[in-house]
Amino acid sequence: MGGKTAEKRRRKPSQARSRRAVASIIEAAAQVLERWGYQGATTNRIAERAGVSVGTLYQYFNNKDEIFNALIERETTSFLDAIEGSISGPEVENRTAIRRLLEAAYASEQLVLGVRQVMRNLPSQAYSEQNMAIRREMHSLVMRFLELRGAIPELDDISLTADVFIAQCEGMTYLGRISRNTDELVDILTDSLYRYLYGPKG
Amino acid sequence: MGGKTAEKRRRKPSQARSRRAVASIIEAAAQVLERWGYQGATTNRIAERAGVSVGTLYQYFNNKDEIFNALIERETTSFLDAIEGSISGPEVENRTAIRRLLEAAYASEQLVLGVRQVMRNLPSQAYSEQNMAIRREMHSLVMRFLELRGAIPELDDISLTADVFIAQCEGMTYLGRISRNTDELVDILTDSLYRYLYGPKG
DNA sequence: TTAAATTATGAGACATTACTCATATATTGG
DNA sequence: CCAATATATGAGTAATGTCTCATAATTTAA
Repeated sequence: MGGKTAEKRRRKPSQARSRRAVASIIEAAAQVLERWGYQGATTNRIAERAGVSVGTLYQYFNNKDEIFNALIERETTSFLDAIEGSISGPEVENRTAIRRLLEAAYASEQLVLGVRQVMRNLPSQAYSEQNMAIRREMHSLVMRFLELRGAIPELDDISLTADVFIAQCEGMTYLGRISRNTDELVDILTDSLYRYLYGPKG
Repeated sequence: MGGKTAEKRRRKPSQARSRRAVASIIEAAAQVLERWGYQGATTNRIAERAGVSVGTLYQYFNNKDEIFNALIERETTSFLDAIEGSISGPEVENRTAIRRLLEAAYASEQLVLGVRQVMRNLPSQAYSEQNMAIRREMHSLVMRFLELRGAIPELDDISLTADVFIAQCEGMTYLGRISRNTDELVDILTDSLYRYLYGPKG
């Protein structure tokens, strides 16, 4: 994920202390964002929450958006790792594999919700790039899953099938945001997807 | 949708001229939002785009958020109308009805995308209320649809079924945002939903 | 121990923005 | 035509937010 964002003349943390500072700034950004929304996520507030001064903050980030970019990077990585893990797990039957993938997608999406929101508020250029990168990665992961698990022949367009699969995950995320038993939702979508992938006889 | 937002001491447009002004301010808000994002949607910019002065703007709105509330009201109404229309349309078979509902949901969701974004940036209280109102309305509309069209008996929890249905719409909206043939997507989801609602023998 | 390098600080310069108000213009009703 | 009423204006104000910089504290390495 090539961060083209021209990181200009900023100090690069070399001591442990400063590396800790950077990490806590990013974490603070996440928390402040969660609590105050994008509007209320001011640099002063983030610095305060991180337990450092604004000066320190600007020693490692050129501007506010760069902090959020770092946060996005962090969350994106953890999101894709979770998906990856659920796919390349131990050998289980197809239905269980689908379930795991859904669970991973759901849990991670929940985490990333706030971040997605930030992305939408970023300069559109950066948003598009980051978002597309995530989508491409997710798409190729799901495609690999489908190839490994060979669905019914009628679904010859694996790429499209992957899109549908991802859409279902998104839909579930939406459902999760309203008050429902998560397990129930996962059950239902697992069924729905299983039938979609392996036919009605499943 | 009872606008509890205390509209304080603002002039109420009585002449045609001022009613036009108010309308063009709301429209300008939508456009500026689309072009500049929430950050860039300043009152000055909105006023300029609307072809009025900031003073005029503040003659009819107490603050920035009230403009966006008005915009949300406008878009919400048009969204729900579209759904409503697709449900209470002429008598057609179930599959076609599903398709129409999906198409309406998709088209309208596309329209509302920008507005949804605004809502997320509003003070959380207002956001939750507005958003929940939309969801309740949408939910009850879909439930009515399901009751009318009697799905398979196994799906005894109509409320939950409605949730799943809506989730699928959301998923499709997501898909629509990436480059795909919309018709193809609607086809696929119509199939998927039809099978879900009326069983594999469909 | 100490000089050099790195890191931390926070008051305040500078820019931006929501919103006001005194004044000017337009419309209406008689 | 003339009040009276409604509407429009936009420079200016106050509040807030981003980011800097001179200075202080800490760490490193010899």
